[in-house]
Amino acid sequence: MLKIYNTLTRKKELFQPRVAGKVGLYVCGMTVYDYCHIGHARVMVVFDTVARYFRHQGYELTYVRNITDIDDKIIQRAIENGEDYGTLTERFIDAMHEDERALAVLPPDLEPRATQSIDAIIAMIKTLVAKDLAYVGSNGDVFYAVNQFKGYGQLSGKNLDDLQAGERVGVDMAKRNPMDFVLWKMAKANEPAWESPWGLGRPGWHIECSAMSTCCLGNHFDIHGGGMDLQFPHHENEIAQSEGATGEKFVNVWMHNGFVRVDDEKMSKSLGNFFTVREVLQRYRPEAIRFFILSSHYRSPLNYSDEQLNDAEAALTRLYRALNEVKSVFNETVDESYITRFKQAMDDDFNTRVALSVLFGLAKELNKIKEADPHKACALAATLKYLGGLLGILQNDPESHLKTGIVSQSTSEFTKWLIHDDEQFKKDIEKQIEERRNAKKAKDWARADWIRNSLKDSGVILEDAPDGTTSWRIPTRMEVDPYGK
RNA sequence: GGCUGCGUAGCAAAAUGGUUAUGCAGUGGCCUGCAAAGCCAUCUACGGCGGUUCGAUUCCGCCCGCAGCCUCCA
Repeated sequence: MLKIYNTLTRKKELFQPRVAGKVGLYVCGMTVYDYCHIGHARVMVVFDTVARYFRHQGYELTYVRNITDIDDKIIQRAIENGEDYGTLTERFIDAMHEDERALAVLPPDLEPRATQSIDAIIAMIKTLVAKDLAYVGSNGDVFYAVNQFKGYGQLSGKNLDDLQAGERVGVDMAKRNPMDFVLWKMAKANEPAWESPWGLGRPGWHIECSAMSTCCLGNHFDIHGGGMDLQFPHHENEIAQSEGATGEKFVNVWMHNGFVRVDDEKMSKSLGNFFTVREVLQRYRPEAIRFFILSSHYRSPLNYSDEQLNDAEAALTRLYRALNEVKSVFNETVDESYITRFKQAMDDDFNTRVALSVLFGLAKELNKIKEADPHKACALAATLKYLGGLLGILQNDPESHLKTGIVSQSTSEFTKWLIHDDEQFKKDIEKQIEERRNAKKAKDWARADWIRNSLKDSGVILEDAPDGTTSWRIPTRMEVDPYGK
């Protein structure tokens, strides 16, 4: 029985799809004028995990995540760069898809773009004007008349009197009420513009999502998600627009993920304290980023730091180590109790942290019986990999996970990936292992230890198995550089 | 000022009205030529003050501290 925390009611509720077996999910995506940062990555990973779980539970899911490809910041950035705004957005859409693939985020079913939804947007604004919920301001822009919509503030728990509009930002004299927001914006010279009944212009941000979501999922759908900061005014405005225009209930469940923080402050473009996904990927494997995001509850704040990423990598490596050298065969009988506990965790508002702890329980049992009971080990490994897959992790080859890593040369800033496929590198290590084996045979411990230490200095750790064989691995960052430089 | 939410051991992070979270780090042991990994054991907790209760980290109130929203933001 899946329970989801609904921002609208501020309670965990039993999830009941509108239509049995089907789920419509809409998530506010990126405004594409720059690279995705870790905060964006969190939205992608969180809702990807939600989507994977719905599918796994047998729901027929339609997952929609929009792209805002026209807005003030895009126009401004394009001007700064001296390029066409479309070229700019295409570039960052491609980059976003790249980041997404790196983080094992499966593409949404539909990815509508604002610029391709202009007709639907105009149609909705027309309806709102006809219903007197919108008006043309003195500057020609079309505004939503917030006073005309009864439940305004229901999602954010705000009321119009308390909002004290204009306190922080100069009131636009073209509006009737300071809280009114723009639906259609008149174009200035040389700005991208579309024909409309109100003249050449472009859509406001809020109306895009109302139009795109109802277009893709219908007037009334199951779940709408996005970052916490979109609760107000963005999602509040969406409710006003959609319910105002259609007269129907818009969304049953509102899901909001918490922020990524840096030094206890929200990571954001405006504060400039952001790390882009591609920046972090220079230093950490993508799976560590995904693990890091999943290691806290999606509604909690998540503090970004090297230490946290190091931790995530170490934890992930523990799981891969358990998996290593066990053939996981899927048709083995699996221990249902782990699967049950995993599902209980996920059913409780997608508690990925608890779900992960189930994986560690599995890993521990697996480590214990690896030698003694290979058959059961296979079953446990299969279970571990299967549950990891539901979270979008543990799908790599364990050996290549262990033999790949980032080695920091402490004397300089130099860091590099040591790729397991580097044949010369591998050969060299094997040669030294062979040499050490001979030294061990001759009980020349000094020589054997010297080889092991010298390899360690160059970032390779040797492990002797009980049967006399020696394997090697790249240490995690935690082992090399515990304080994260 | 208004409205949300949070405060758990060295770090991170869950659950829970009475019973082991979990990962990393620490300590002791097993294993090992010695290590590493693994296993076993173990030390560090529930911001403060009251209240409800047989019993509260968990419920309620107040206080303190922190974050977010009230402007664009995932």
